[in-house]
Order: sequence, then structure tokens, then C-alpha cells
Amino acid sequence: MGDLRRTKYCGELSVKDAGSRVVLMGWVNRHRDFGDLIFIDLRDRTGIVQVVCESGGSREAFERAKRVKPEYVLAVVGTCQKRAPGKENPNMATGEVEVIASEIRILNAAKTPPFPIRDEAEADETLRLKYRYLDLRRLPMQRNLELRHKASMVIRNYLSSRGFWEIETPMMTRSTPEGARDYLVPSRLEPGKFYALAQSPQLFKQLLMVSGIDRYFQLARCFRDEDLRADRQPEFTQIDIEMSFVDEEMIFELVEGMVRALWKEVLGVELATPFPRITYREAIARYGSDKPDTRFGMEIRDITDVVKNSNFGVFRDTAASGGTVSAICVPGYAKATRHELDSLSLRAKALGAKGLVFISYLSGEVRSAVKKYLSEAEMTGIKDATGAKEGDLVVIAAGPIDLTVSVLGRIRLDLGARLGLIPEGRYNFLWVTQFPLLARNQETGEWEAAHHPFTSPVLEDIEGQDFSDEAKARIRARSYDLVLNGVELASGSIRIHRRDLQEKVFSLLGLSPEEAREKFGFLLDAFEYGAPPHGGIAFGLDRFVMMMAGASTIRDVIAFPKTARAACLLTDAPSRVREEQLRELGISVTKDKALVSGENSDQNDR
RNA sequence: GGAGGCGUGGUGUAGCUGGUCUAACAUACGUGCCUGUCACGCACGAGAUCGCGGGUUCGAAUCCCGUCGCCUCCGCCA
Repeated sequence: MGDLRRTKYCGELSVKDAGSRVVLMGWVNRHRDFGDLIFIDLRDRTGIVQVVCESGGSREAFERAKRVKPEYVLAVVGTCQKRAPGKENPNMATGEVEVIASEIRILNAAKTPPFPIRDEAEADETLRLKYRYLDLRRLPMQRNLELRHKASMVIRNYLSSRGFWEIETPMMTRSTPEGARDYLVPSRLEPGKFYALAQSPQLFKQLLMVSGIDRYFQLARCFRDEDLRADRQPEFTQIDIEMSFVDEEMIFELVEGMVRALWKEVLGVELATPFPRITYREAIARYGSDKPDTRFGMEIRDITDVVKNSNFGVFRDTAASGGTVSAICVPGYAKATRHELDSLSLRAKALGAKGLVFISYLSGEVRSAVKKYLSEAEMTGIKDATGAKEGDLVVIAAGPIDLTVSVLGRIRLDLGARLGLIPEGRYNFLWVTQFPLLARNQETGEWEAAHHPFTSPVLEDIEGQDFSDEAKARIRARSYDLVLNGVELASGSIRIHRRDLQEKVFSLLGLSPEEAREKFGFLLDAFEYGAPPHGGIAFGLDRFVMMMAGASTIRDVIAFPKTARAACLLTDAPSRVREEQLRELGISVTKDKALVSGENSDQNDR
């Protein structure tokens, strides 16, 4: 670029710059060659501006413009000019002006890209990931990265202004038995031993509270070796927060302030606080989900009492065996075709329900396969309980409570989306509180901590000595999730800081003092030296930014994401390593595993 | 671990109830023409054997089996 220095970004030019000399640096987005007149759309991260070269103008600039191709890197010297009347382009942010080139330097040529660098027309994601650096040239992707940067800055500034210190904690740490599968890092100095990449800074942030740090936060990279989803990557970023001498209300107030600041400063949207709250039990009962989407109604209604004595065997038996008969009312869907109802039933069965019962409130006629079994009073009872009106469809499921409401909850979401009942452009934040403290592991049948083993129970729930399974299931935790439009954004709890309470919880988990010591010894040690009451929360930053950007996958707000098989298509990670590296670590790869991975990764071989 | 979807010139798609498919369309690419375009236009040209392997068949992009990759969901993971 020689002695040239950029004076303006492409997207910044406006009529205010008319008449002034500008120096631009950027990529050729498109060029239109009319023989004696050439237009070049020059692009940088701020936007695109039109550069004009005429054969009657600078000869050298014109000759260079002739040779230009898409994605060439140029320096353009010229005069910004208001476009002639009728020549403006209202579809372009800089469409009122253009730059008459007096000098063009080709700073670098470029091969024809493997896919067009355009805002719209998305290429196959495999290609986009392989050539991520080209994909990221697209303005919408740059907007996402910019949004993410701004969000991080707002968060840092907000938390700092509230007295929080950003402190880094180890990424290489000790493997703990709880939670997700660990990514392991072999130790060279102690062959056979391993570090684990941190799943979260959980234990360290609690130790910092013991240290008297009082208020800590970190934008922390976390690693979990579990299967991926549209909103899950093997490495992701948490906004991790912990503070001392707090209760739930103080955490809620802090977080609401942070989210308000984010929405205002990044999106220009004013949010109402405090956010609504709902207990876990109520969320499950009303929405069949612990992360309800409250942007639309169609809540679940329990109609067990209405039909428990009916002549319909399924309802009667379910009620008698302690199950539930529950229903949702789908507005305006009485006209659903037989086929549509069948596919709903199929979906319900796939989710584990026995089936569905429908009641259609057509004009002047109520249609249902179970009408003949139900009394007038029972039919009226159902209509009243569900609030069904003419034109509505009532969907009923019967069975064990947990399963039944969760199936109805899914059906509710499916139908809400399919029938367009979910309003766009709304941000329904919701606190879900008091999750169960314990949950049964599906495979082993053992009781485990639902959140993590240092979560404080609601004290009144663990008074007394009744530790039956039923009593265990009823113990509530002082935990909370922040939900936005049905997506879980954050999760946290008030922690246990007293030894007697911790021991009680360990015993509920079936952990002997010796086992507890072996697993969490260093934390328990620390807690004996004066741990303050404390609590915190952790946000999924990627999901947060995804919601703000209106993206449908977390990958669109991560610069270099991995595929569903946790591979990086750009660098071809994971890759094999040299035999020598393994030997140094005292590691040998089992034959059967190596064979499989060898066949899968032939591209890695060179 | 399971279920489903997709894989065709550089890119995006059509074809896929087997045979004029000797693979079509758009766009990008190359050459030429054009002084007001902004998805510039026009003309000409080059470019894929249909992810890979096997099978059925006289004949396979098309049917079957296997396999690889990408995506979505369940399990898993907060």
C-alpha cells in the first residue's frame, strides 16, 4: 500500500463527505464493466461503496480497474461525490454517494472463491466451515461477531461497575466424577495421569468466595465432551458470576440489570424488569417444561377430577392409579384434518405417551371419539376447564404425571410453531425457581444432585428425618434458571456454606464422608476455614448472543465452530499425532479404536 | 447409541415411478462488445459420469446393500 493510509471506511461515506478526497482499503465485492466505464463495489467490515472509473479519467486507475476481479484487495484514492439525481441507489447504505477513483492499487489478487461472498445465498455449511475465513467476510457474519463483541463489553463494564472482578481460573484442572464427560489432557511429567479441561469454573469460583474476593466474574471457556446440537458446542463460553453474602433476590436484581443494559445498549430495546418468576413445579404443571416459552398460551389443564368417574376406561384407570388426565386447548384448530390429528398422535407416541384423545368444537357440533363414553356434565367440565370455544381443538393425554405433561408440553410447542401462534420480536424472560434438589439417574437408579452437590436445599424441606424416595423427590433447591422464549440461558444457585448442611446433602446423595472427601476434599477443606454465604449464576454467552442476533444456531455466532461430530473442518482437528508424541506421554492407542478412527480420518494422513 | 433429512459442473438447484440423461437450469468462470450500472446487459466458450464401494439389470444419477461427510432431533449434556 506504499505511502497510502486509509482515511475512511467504505460504509461510513455519506453526502457529508461529498467533495473530499478519500483513501479506501477493501475487497472487490462486485464489478461492472461497461467498456469505457467501470464500477467497483468496494467492501470492508463497515459496508460497501461504489467506486467509479471512466476511460476519460485517470488512465492508470482505469487500466487497473479493468484487471480487477472479485475479492481482489484494493487501495482506492478518489473523490467522494454526491451521485447525480436519479442515479442514487436507495437499497445501499452509501447509495447517495460514489467515489471517483484517481488512483487504484491492487494490493493483492485472489483466486475465485469456492462459494460466492454474498450476504444472502448461503453455501453448504460444510464448505462455509472449511473456508470459514471467507464465510466470515460476509457482512451478516461480521455483524454477528460485532454483536458478540459489544455484548461482551457491556457485560464487562456492567459487572465491573457493580464491583465485580474478572479473574481467570485454570482450564486444565482435575477431573471430577460429576457432570459431563471430560476432555482429558495427558500429563508428560506423570505418565498415566491426566488433567481435565474445565467443564466450568464452578469449584474455583466458590474457592474465590472463601478467599474473600466477594464478587467475581469471568467470560470463561468451558469444555464438555458430549454430543452436539444446534445450540451446543464442545467448547463454549460462560458468563460466570459468583458473589458472597447474597440471596436469590440480589442475584435476580443483578442479572436483570445486566440483561437490561445488554438489550438497551446492544439492541436498543427497553426491557421491563423485574422478570416474571415461576416455580419449577408450576412450570411443569402449566407448560410441561422447565423452560417454558411464555410467548403464547395453550397452557396445560389438569382434568383428572372431571373425568375420574367417567365410563371411559383409560381416564378412569389412569385417575385410579394416581396418574393424570391433562389437556391443552388449541385455538382455531377444530378444523384439523384426520391426517393432522393422526400425525399428532404419532408424535405423542414417539414421545412415550399411549396416545391422544381429541375433542373438536365445530360450529354447532362437538366431535370426539370419546363423546359416547362421557356424560353431559363431564363434557361441560372439560370445556370449562380448558376454556375451549367454538373452533377450538382440545387435545387430551392420560398417564403418569411427568410423562404426560411433558408430552403435552412438546405438542404445545410443535403446534404453537406450526400454527403461527408464537409472536415474533418478543423477549419473554422468565425466572424458573426451586428446581428439585435431587434427581434419579435413569441408568443406575441412584439419587444424584440435579444441579450440583453444593446447591443449598430449601431449609424447611430437609427438616426431619424422612429420607424416603418420595420425600427426596420433594426436596426443593435454592436454584434458578433464566429462560428466554423457551431457551435456557442461565442457571445458578445459592450454595451450601455450612459443613453440617453439606454433610446432610452428601448423605442424601448416598455419599459417605470418606467418598465425599475423596471426590471434593479440597473444597471441603476450604469450607472449614470460614466460607461466607454465597451464590452465583452462569450464562451461556453463545446462546445469549444467538438470541440477540436472531440466529438459529450457535455456530453462527462463533468464529470457528465445530461440526456435529466435533470436528473442525478448517484445521482438520482432531488429527492423529506422531508416535513419538504418544510415547513421550506413555500412551498407546488400542487397536480396535485406532482402526475405526483411522478409516474415518484418512484426510489427516498427510 | 438411536431416528430422520441431504450429498449431481466452482456454487445453488432440477432430474431420481431405470433406457433419446451423449445429464438440464441459474449463477460463477474465460473471451469479446458496450459511458450510468448497482443481481448491469448481449454474444461465444470451457466446465460435472452424479460423495465413495459393492450389488441387481441387457442397461443405474435413478433400485438394493454397505460406507463416509454434513444437518436436525432423541438419548447424553444444564
